Amino acid sequence: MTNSRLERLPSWQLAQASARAHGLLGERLAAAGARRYHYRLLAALDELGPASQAALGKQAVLDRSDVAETVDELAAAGYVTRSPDPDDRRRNVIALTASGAAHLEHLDAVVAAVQDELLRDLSSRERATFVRLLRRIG
Amino acid sequence: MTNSRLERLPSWQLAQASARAHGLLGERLAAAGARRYHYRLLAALDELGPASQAALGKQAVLDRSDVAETVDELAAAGYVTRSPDPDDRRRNVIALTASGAAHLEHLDAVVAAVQDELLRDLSSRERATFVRLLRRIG
DNA sequence: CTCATTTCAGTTGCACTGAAATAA
DNA sequence: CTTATTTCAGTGAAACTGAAATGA
Repeated sequence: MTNSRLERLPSWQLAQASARAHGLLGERLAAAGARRYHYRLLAALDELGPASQAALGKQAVLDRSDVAETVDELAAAGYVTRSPDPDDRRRNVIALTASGAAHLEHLDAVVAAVQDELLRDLSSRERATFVRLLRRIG
Repeated sequence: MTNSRLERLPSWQLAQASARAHGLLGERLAAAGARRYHYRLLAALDELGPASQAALGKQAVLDRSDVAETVDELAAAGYVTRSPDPDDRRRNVIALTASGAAHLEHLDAVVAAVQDELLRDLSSRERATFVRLLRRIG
């Protein structure tokens, strides 16, 4: 039965499409040695430059706790450095390393490929329409 | 900065819209005394008639473990009955009670209202386009 | 023997909360 | 004093896994 109540609900279709995107992205990032939070934090760092964890959390839409843990992981991998901020000793300054910048460049390509795969059945016109409608819903 | 990498990704937009739908639906169902799984299982039951937990899980897209737990809850509330299947003693037969059918009718209205609220900014033409594109992605 | 069904305990990734420590 | 930042431990819902018990 492909015509259940569930499958006719826009909210269900939305959840299905989102789950597919989520799964695909997680898979491809994992194959590149990263988790979703890693990409979001590295991208935020690239956009802001060296920044406090609080600022990064805002930019990457990550909770303070998750920022702390993700920075731990990225620092252990040598992709970022964490040092005390001399101007405000409550803060850490997180900075991208050269290796982190290279890693991010790779992840950007992976993420772009996932978008293409996700939208592969839509024309570029349809893609634009879809994203426009999505924005008006979200 | 509203133009972060993240916010330009279709997969991110999709996740945001889906999260909004998810939150809205959960909220409204909770206000009606139900959880998402309750609605999905009751709707499946209405579509199949009395059925085994395995069949319900397939229809409602619920894991066997979650079906077992959800049936526990719905049976405790008097919305469904669980009885051994005389034709196959491995199975339980789950059936909707009158009270369960009334509850489902209410939840159907709640869920429909959520769809309307979710799509409130789109014309009916746009809604059709959106759902069609979603199907081609999911 | 195998396969299907149900139950139970446990796991995983994600998002978040509360409280403490530190310092502006 | 209050507020901001970071850290840590823990919570909660969602989705799933493995193993055992039962029986087709």
